[in-house]
Amino acid sequence: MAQAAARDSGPEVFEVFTPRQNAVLESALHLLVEGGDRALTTAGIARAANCSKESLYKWFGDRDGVLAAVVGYQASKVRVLGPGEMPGSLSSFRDHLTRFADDLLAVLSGEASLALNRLAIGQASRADAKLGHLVLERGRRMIELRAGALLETGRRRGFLAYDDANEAYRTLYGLIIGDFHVRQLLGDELSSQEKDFQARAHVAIGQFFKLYGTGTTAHATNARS
Amino acid sequence: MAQAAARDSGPEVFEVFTPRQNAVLESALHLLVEGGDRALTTAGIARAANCSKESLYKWFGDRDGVLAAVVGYQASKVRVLGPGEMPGSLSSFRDHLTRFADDLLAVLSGEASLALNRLAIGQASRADAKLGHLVLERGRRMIELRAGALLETGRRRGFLAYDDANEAYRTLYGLIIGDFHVRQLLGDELSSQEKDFQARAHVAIGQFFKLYGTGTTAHATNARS
DNA sequence: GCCGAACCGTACCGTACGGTACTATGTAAG
DNA sequence: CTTACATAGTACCGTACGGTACGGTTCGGC
Repeated sequence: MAQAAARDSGPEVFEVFTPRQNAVLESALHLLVEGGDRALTTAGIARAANCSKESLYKWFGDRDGVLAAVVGYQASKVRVLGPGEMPGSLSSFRDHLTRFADDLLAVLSGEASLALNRLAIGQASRADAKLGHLVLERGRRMIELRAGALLETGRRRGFLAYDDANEAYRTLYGLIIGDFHVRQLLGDELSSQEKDFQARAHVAIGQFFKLYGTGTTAHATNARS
Repeated sequence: MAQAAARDSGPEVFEVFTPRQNAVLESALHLLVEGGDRALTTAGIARAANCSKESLYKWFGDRDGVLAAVVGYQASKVRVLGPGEMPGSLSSFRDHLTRFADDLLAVLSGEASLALNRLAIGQASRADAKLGHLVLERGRRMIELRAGALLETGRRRGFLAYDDANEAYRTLYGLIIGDFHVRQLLGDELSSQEKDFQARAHVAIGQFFKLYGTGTTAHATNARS
């Protein structure tokens, strides 16, 4: 997102909000999570946050500005978890990937994530999907970055083999998520078995290695449950 | 999945509408596709369809009834493409699977499908997601049925090996769709390369066979364009 | 102590939309 | 011709919401 400035006309400086404004956004997010977009009225936000509507309009411009700010606020809470210690051994690399898968499942299944995605998708039909692109930039892009760095490390270490990084990422994502995301967005409840993200992450990474792993020191088990 | 009838309590009769009502629903769908849920007002539908609001309420109960009817109407347009001739050879089976993948990509990328999914997802936060469950039942379930039948055929013929049919389906879906669906729901535009559904279907099915195929008569390359 | 800025709470306005009522028109049965 | 019914078109109502205006209060600077 740092390079958004290159594409957008304006300077696209990331506005950072005052603590008070963050508190307001937090309660707005709460409202959204438990009430859906219908609950996210300007009066409702003001009431829930003990602030005046006038302040809302002063800070965020209009209702859409508030929605965009909520998206930005939630995204800012998710630390992107920098490169950190890059794994050196194959099993360590596998663990990293599995942990990534587990994290991804947990994040996308979170109430806040679901609520914001529902909001953005619901508005994506009109108004050129400003919120949708914001979510894509602030959410998906971050995931893609982390996954991309992981995959590239794996390839340089000789654990993975692929030509098209995008395709490899796409495959990884598909194996991990499947139709979970859309089903949850549509309101489907996951079965208790499906809620075992670790098991699912393990299976998905096993499949991914079967597709893109170099055979080196096969790390035997696959723990197919 | 074939036992849906056994699980539902009610008779679950699919209401079929009169031609006039279908015409109204068609124009409502048009309205939705090009204007989003905001354009789908009762007055708007009545105007677009040259009918009275009173008739709308008489036929569909209330606005939510109209929305549900639109979902049902669109679903009724998609023929589920019965078992047909089940493939006997491996290459024919592969073709069937690839065609399924291609169809799935095309259907989910369709304007009507996207608009309805956006509508259902946008409402999924409140009201117990009635529309969302409707979409899942009428849309996803149909896909699952077709895929399940295909997979089972493949397993009986000895082309595939899997224990958990659900997991196999999930994997197949994930390999085909990846994050395409959510991205499009959020308003992202596909690159021209990404719009080559046949190529994508081909890759996905190749990957699927690498994971679940029995090695039999490896069918080496797959030069079917 | 005084001033101005920020802000809360509330009242207010215009509009848009869901839902209902009423009239007019066409149509098929008797 | 008359009656009953279905439906188009329009007018109407209540409400909810986005957005604005204003009075009252707190607080930091001087």
